[in-house]
Amino acid sequence: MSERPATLHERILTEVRENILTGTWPPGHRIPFEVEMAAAYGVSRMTVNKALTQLTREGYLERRRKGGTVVARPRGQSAVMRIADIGEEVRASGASYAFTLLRAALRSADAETEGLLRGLLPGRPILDLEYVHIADGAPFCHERRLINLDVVPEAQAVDFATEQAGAWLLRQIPWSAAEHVIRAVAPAAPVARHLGLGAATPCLEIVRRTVLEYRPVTFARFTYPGHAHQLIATFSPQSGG
Amino acid sequence: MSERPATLHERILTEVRENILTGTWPPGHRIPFEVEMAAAYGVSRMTVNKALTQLTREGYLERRRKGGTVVARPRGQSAVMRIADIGEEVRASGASYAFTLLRAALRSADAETEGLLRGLLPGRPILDLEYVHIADGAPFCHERRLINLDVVPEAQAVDFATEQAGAWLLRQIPWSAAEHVIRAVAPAAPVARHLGLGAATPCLEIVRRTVLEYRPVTFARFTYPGHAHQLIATFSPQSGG
DNA sequence: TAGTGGTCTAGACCACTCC
DNA sequence: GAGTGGTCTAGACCACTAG
Repeated sequence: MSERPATLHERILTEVRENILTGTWPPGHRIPFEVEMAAAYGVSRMTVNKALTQLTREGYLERRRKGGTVVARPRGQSAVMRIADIGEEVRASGASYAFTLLRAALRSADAETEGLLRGLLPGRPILDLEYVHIADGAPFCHERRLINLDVVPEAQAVDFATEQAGAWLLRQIPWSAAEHVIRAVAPAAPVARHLGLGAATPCLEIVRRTVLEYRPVTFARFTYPGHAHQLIATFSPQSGG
Repeated sequence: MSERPATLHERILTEVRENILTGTWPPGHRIPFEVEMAAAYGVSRMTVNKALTQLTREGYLERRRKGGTVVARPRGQSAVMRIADIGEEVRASGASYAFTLLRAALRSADAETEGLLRGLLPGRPILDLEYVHIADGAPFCHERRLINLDVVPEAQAVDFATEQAGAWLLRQIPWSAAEHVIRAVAPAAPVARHLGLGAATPCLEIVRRTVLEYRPVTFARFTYPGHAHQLIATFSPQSGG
């Protein structure tokens, strides 16, 4: 898929990361020791250490002396990322959490869903879900969710009325990359009704697209009443390539 | 200020980073060569290289063979960070850019401004500014800006009617850390008037607080008409400590 | 206590790029 | 051509921790 880099430690880094991203090495998995990998690749231990240290800094690995190196469980580090699991977010604020599945449909990709879940292949099967999230008994957030069954066929067998889609996906595809688009909108009429809002209430709309190795996994559009929610993001001087 | 780490390469890393953050080594400054630093610290070149490679990955440095290592010019890497310079953002979209200074006042910190610019010392001098940013002749964004003159006393001599505060600060304090809070709001009446909006128009409000070594530098609150603006943020599986 | 990762060295060769 | 960073090695010692 991705070409192999020229340098030894980058090649090791890439291969380990691919094993993590593809799920070959799931969270918790203990990977080979440095000396073993050094022997396997025919390099010095320093070279292996350089690759694994970098992956640790990036959050893929957790290392402990004597205990060895294990694949980390991804946590929603970035503040924006935290919306991955709304239940966790609500409970963290001290409120009770519940959700209601409004609608669930197995469909084929059409013009609308292809526009939302970009890169979808026409006619392929998708799951189309609609949720309301409830904090302390009051509507907290509306969610429209599409799931690409080509990438996650296991989703077809899940009962999303009892299992929240976001939490399930986080367990299933722990390491996918995500893009967020954040806007202020007036809610669409059905959404406003489900949230118990007037049509003029400012809402924060967060669209989250998740990609696994260039294939779209899921689309999620969250609509929050503006007065009930805010995003916080902290940045070091710079934080990315 | 911050305690010195135990390991050699972390100590080098910390000292170089401090030289950058404090402005001792401004953007473009050529720092000592690896062999020079190795001799100065009494360590091997590999140890210096480890520190400088890490700082390069974090974006603080740019390195070129034969050309040496220079302090990088911070670019608004993260999408949210990009709002640091609105003029650049507007022009990048192909529109013309202008701005109007609505108000400028030299004040002492009071209850309101201490709440906005958290960590401000009571009674200390601040600059209180208000802007409207204009894209293609139409109001694009409203900005309320506070500047802590204890940290940036030079700001007192600047004419912020011709020099936009955000751009000036970005040049002056290139490497400060920032926190963003993002909300959807109905605009306050004066803001709505300046933007030519109805009071019910959903707006995206972005509050940006900038900190330099635990001291608050500036507070900026940007209000965008929701239909005119969105934030985009991309996240690798994880992206921070 | 034994085994793992964390760190460091002294040297080496190479690739790139400025002069 | 000369000088810089990029990479790699073979070995070493240490700190931590699981058993």
